Amino acid sequence: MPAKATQRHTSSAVEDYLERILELINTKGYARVVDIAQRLEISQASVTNMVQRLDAGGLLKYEKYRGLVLTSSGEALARNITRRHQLLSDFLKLLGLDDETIYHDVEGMEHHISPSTLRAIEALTQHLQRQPVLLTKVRKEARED
Amino acid sequence: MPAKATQRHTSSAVEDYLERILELINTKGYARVVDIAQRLEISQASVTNMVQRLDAGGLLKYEKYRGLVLTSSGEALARNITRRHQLLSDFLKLLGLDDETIYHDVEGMEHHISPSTLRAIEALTQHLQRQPVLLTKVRKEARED
DNA sequence: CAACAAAGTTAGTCACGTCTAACTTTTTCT
DNA sequence: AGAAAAAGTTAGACGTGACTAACTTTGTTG
Repeated sequence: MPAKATQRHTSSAVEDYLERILELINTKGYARVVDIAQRLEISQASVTNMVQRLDAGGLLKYEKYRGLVLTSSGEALARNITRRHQLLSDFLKLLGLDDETIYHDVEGMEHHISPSTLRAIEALTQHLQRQPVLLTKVRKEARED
Repeated sequence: MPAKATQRHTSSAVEDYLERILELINTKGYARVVDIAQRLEISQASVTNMVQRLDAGGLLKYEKYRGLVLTSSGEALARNITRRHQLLSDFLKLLGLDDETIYHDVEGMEHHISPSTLRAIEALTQHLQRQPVLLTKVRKEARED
């Protein structure tokens, strides 16, 4: 029996956790509570708490004191979230915004972008990259306004 | 003494309330608790509760059983929020997204867009309106992907 | 003008996601 | 191996913003 394609209603907080966990796994090979807490700038206690809820929700497997692993559905979700984050960052970067603003705005809005909007922004980004003149104007105007 | 330019840390919920309140005032001339509740799809009790907090925060003047009025800072804030909402909607509309998606996404992300990002999107929207060929391609690709 | 309806309010509860303080388990270091 | 440090957990609390149920005030209408 293949993994069921569970339609989830994940909160922004849950998405943030998954995003960081996947990032840690990709860079360090594993995700410890301390590290997750440090990246999200919240307490370890809060992380333990959420990790237990993510386990209950089937997004990861958690063993007390021993660590955690994403389930296949958790990982799939985390990858989508990460991709969405990347596409949005690329788009804002193209518009000439500074890294801090990009990080802040993407962090806030990424949880609210539907697949079709994301597709449109992706396509737009592609085309804009071939429009250096237009981009120059946009960046200039955005700076001056 | 002129009104102080108070730098606020308004939550998404507060922004949603202000947006609806201004909309009601603009269309009906006043904002009643029932109407706010109906537009936001929440209970009247919740609205009463929030209205009292907005009063305490100086964003509106509220008199029990009698109604409410935005203060000048509340109105200024509400106008900014409304403008931001409008600009984001226009941008997504330009990309060919359907009204329901636009409403949903803007409702979610509007609270997280910084002024500089908004300026960039505004400038971009202006220029894209002169690029029908590019827009046609983007819309098509977003549909197909 | 009395009664009924509509609008508004209060009180109490809840879920979410955070926190600190205290405690337990695991790891590291000598 | 034993002590100290680091990591992890639990318990209890809090703010935000929603809810329902019960109540009060205001408005309407015969």
